[in-house]
Amino acid sequence: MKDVAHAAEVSTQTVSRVINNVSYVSAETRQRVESVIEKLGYRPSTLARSLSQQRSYTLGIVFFGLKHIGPSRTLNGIADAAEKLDYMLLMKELDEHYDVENVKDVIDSLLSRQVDGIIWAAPEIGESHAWLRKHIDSIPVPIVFSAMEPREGIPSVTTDNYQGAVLAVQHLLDNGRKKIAHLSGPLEWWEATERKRGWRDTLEKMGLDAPEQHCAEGNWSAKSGESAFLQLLETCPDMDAIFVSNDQMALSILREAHKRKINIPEQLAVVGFDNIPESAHFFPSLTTISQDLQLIGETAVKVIIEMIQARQENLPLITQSSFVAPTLI
Amino acid sequence: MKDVAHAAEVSTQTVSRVINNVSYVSAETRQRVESVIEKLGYRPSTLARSLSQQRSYTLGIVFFGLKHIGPSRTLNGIADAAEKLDYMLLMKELDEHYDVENVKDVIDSLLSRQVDGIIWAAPEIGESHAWLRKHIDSIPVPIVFSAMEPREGIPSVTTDNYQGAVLAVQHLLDNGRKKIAHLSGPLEWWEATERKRGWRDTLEKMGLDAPEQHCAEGNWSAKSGESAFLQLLETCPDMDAIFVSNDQMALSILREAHKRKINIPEQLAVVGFDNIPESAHFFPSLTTISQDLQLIGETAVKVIIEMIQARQENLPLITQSSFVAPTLI
DNA sequence: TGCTAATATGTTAGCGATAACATGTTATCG
DNA sequence: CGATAACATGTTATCGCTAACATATTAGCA
Repeated sequence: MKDVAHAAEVSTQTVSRVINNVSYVSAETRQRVESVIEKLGYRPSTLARSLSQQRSYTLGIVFFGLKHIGPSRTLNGIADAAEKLDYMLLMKELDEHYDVENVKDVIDSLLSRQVDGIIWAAPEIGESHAWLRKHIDSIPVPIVFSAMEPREGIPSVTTDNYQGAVLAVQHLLDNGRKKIAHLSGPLEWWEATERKRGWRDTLEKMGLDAPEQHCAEGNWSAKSGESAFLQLLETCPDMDAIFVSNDQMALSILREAHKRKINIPEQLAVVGFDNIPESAHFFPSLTTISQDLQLIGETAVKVIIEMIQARQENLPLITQSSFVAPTLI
Repeated sequence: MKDVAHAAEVSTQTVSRVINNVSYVSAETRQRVESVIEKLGYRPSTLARSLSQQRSYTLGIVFFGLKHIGPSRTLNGIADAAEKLDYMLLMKELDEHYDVENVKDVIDSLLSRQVDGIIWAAPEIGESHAWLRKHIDSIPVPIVFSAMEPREGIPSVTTDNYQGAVLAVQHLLDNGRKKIAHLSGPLEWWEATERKRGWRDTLEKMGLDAPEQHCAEGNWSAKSGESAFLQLLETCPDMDAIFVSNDQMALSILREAHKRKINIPEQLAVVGFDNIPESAHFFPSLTTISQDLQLIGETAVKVIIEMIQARQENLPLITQSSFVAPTLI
């Protein structure tokens, strides 16, 4: 910047004014400075600017399970929205065994790089979120959670998992099913319990039973879906439908059923959750609940940037929890 | 830092020495400083350190098509490796229509944040890479490409796509297939042309024909696979096998074949590419070529960090192209 | 004992920008 | 015509940290 200022025979401050397009600069000077910038190939250092302004136009993104399609869709939405709003993303991926100590480190490491806000897109496992909730006020930048149980005073963006389950089970009931089993995800996941709750409530509202024998628990993987299905065939042999907590497991049920000559959907109707691309192209196609993960990502970015701006202008922060509605496919 | 120095009655330099664990600090002083840090909840600013050291311990990652499973797997590998080596990731996602101007902006924006190196994990489309190749010497940090045609003097990490295709076609030949068609990806993609080249070479080496009528081109999507398959049924009606350039398209062929009562694999053998999770759980399971994308990501990080270190120590940079071998599943 | 090396700490000057204030010049208008 | 506002530019201090050099103390050894 000093070189540019020298060559253009102005002060660095004037160069700053030109590149930021603020305050008054005469057309002539601006022209001169710009051509020097071009000639020297000068690139302003966002880093230095961040230090001086105490603002980095960068968001910290904390992720988990990127190898799964869901999280990577959300990330895609976040990346899209951030790009449009001219923010960069600083990424951290948590590993499988993350705990409170890790959470602390991740937050510190993001803050030490002056992120303006944090999007926490890792699911709630163990104590990690309890810690976050407790310390949220001592973290000097806003945080938005996705994939987390909405709670008073904590901004979050999530699919309405409960509503999705209701849609799924209602659909099965509408089609005359009487005995609807449920294959859930790991019940430490809030999403899994929400979907299970939706399943149970909908059945009970219709005066139907929803006992534990009609449930099995998988770990989201196709493989676990297979064994959970076998288990259900034992504990709930006369079921005529299953609501499965994600598509990967649902697809493996379709496959297993095909092997065992169980007719889908005549003998057994299956509804999944997630709407992964393969669901449509499976034969027979899988009925499923679609969450708009892209939209969740975009919404999270919008929310966090609003919060950042509010804080900047010293406005009161209104924490809002956004639900994104799922649809039946 | 100044506050800490004051409270501990030392200079900021000593605080710096304590947190960086370099040079001499007496045990007593270290202890005192550390307890003050703890008490005040002091967090060193990586940002300021980056500015002062001209080094950020951050890698720039340029991506495309994160919503697809492939790129997100690579990203996962990158994130894992970066985490282990204590680097952070600054992400940019390119949009569908990116061009030379975009590429320039992306590079500038990463450099202005002082990234120590760049991993370019976006496929080669149009002129974008030509520009990069031309300007690579004027970019002050090392760059590693993945998903790109290896070229002299440009470090890259890629699956050996040609070898993968050879594996696939050889497998079909070994099983007695005589007329092997090919459904390629968009031929602007280097990967697509490599796989096609592998298909053709393997056939010709066996004295078999590989004419254009035996080929169709899709755009990687399941939908395009469907229509390309219909086209092949026209132009190459007596084929007994297809080598398909990715699994999404291959799966939609399985599905379409099932509809038309074409027996897989008796009448028509299919081999895909990518080994997406669904391939294993499809019925019948899809034979496919697996690329270890996770490993590609990890390798890319290792390579770039080696280059960064070499540059730091003023050693000569050896640009290396790494191939990651695919396997038949 | 005196000299060198090892240990321990402080001082000063940046890294590359911006904020806040100061200063000078040119319009505008009653 | 002089006062005020709008325009144009420069100066100084600061963001939080580290490199390089300076200085002081202690230890080791011929």
